[in-house]
Amino acid sequence: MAKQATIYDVAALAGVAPSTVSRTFSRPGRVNAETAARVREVAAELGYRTNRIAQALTTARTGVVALTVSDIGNPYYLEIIRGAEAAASAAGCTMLLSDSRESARHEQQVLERTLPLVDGLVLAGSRMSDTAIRAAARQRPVVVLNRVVTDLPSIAPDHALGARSALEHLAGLGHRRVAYLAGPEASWADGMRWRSVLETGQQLGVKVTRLGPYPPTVAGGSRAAQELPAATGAVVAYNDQVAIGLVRGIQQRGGRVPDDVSVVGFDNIFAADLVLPGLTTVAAPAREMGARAVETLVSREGRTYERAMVLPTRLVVRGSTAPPRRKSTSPA
Amino acid sequence: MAKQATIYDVAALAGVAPSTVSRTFSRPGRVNAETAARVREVAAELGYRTNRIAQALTTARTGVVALTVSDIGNPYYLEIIRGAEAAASAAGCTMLLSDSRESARHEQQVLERTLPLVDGLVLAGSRMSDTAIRAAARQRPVVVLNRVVTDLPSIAPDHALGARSALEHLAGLGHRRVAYLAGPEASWADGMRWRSVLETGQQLGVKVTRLGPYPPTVAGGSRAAQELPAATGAVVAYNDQVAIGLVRGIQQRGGRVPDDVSVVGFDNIFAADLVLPGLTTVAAPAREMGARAVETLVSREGRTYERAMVLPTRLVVRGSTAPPRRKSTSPA
DNA sequence: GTGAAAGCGCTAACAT
DNA sequence: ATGTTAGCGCTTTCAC
Repeated sequence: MAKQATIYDVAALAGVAPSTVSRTFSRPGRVNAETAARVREVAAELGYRTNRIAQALTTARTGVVALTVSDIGNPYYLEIIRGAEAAASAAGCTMLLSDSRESARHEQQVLERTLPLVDGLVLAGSRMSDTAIRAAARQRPVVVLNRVVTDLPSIAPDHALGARSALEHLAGLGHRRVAYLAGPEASWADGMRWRSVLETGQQLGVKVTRLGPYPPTVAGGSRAAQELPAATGAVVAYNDQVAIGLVRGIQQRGGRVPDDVSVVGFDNIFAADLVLPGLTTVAAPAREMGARAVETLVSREGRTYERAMVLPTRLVVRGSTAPPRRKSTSPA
Repeated sequence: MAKQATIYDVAALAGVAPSTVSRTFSRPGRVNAETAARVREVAAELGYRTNRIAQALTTARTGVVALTVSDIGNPYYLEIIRGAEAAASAAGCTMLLSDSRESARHEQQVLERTLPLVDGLVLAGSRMSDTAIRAAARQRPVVVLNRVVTDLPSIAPDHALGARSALEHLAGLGHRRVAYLAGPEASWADGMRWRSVLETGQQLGVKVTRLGPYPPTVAGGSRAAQELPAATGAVVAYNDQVAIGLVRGIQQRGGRVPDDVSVVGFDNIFAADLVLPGLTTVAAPAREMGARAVETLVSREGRTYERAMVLPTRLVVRGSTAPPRRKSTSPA
């Protein structure tokens, strides 16, 4: 790591003042074309690269934005990450991605480490309390993803509508009893989904029960399969991983999906279209959400902001849902 | 965001010199216990937090290490990321994760953005040339993962041995012709695997052919299924995603795995145990590799380093491999 | 053990 | 358009 050239080195060799070198790079246009050309030439010769740290110290901007996800192993975040990355890159920022491992405590730690280094923060699927989130927002601009926090820029799919569409779909198929497999208690999305399932159930005359909570993973879904009451004919799972685990669990003990039980998940992860049967699921515009979040972040120079941005969801119907089997009839 | 307190504020209120405040935090022990206590108290009162940027400017250390992966959607990296994160966290560092999207060009761009901000770099599955990697290593300490670059600290599974074990397994089952489904041309691992498959094939009297390259994804594997010669009875795929896509493709056009064709993958991703049949695959100690990489990075204060660290792989046999079907015999 | 003072490399008034 | 001059907040000799 050879000693890096500084603006002073370039200035000396180019016969100009350091500030001119600085302007050449940080404020082109504010400097004569010829001078700039010479400076750039000398800079190239010396291999000069502006020291981002020093720059950050004076401008109080690092050009880094952080994205925190609740579990980097959750494929749902994949498209969010990609969208966010693209937006960050387009804005000339570097994205710092971190994993809060489904733990408020760990999330807090991560924030403590990253906050001082970044210009802003996107919290996707935060497991912290609103209070803790607001505290973070007092230190750096924060955009909340997948959740709505009053008075903070929030972007979320319409969890309630999504859950409603899932239940309507099942009711439309003729199901009159539906189980909801709950996800992490700290998940805001889980709360929204469950409440909406419950309400919609009442409206449609569908009896709804809540099981869990289960870890938001395939393993969690498998466990749910063990505990599923025998009579259950339809299930709405917290997310696709749980749904996939459930289907597997049911199949392993000899049950059939959708013949014996219909299953719908949330998120429309890639694997939902890979499993057999394909998983009926509530899709959200993840990539767009990721992009919008960082756009909101970088464009937001400390101003007030519009109300929460709630994005539409879409029910993707695949093979995991079907009309209930008539109780008294044996299979074909 | 409210103006942060500085060491000067703390110093003034505590009645000591700024340098003492600095020492209290960066060099405890070099300051009297009582003084330190008072300083800490005042600091807490003022909500003082050391400015990492300013600190970085003087010490030339940011406390951030970068991990670049070739595709963040590749589950293989999941455990690498987790291992690396744990190690970074243990070393008191923040990890900056970035995705090079299977493109040398994009990887280069990412490096340009991140290099100036980090103390070191782990390149996992780099798609750049050795030359480009060495150039990066001249700017910051670099550890190469999943690949061996001469004269650079490298950590990689024994790709060659892994490929050999896969082929031996198939040969042991009685296969005499094996197809290798190639991955990205820029993948060092792909080169190692193919060469080893080829060599082992010659030694064992197994006829080996190479197909592809295919994108290292499930979709890539599906495509491979279309193009697979009818006679193929055994396949070694570049990685598990390709293998899974292949199996699906075969199944969709009515073929059976392992009855008609045996398939083995690489990496032992989570899904390998989820698909039906379970995927036989070559597993590597991914998490450990991730951890070792950042440990090597942070412990390496500019010193020379030992030779490439090559880690053992392990063949995990599941349901996707079986003896070849006797040509003339019809299925049971 | 503690203080004074000189930078780290850059940006940003202000002056010319 | 360019040069001069202060800092940004911290660490680090060097004295005391």
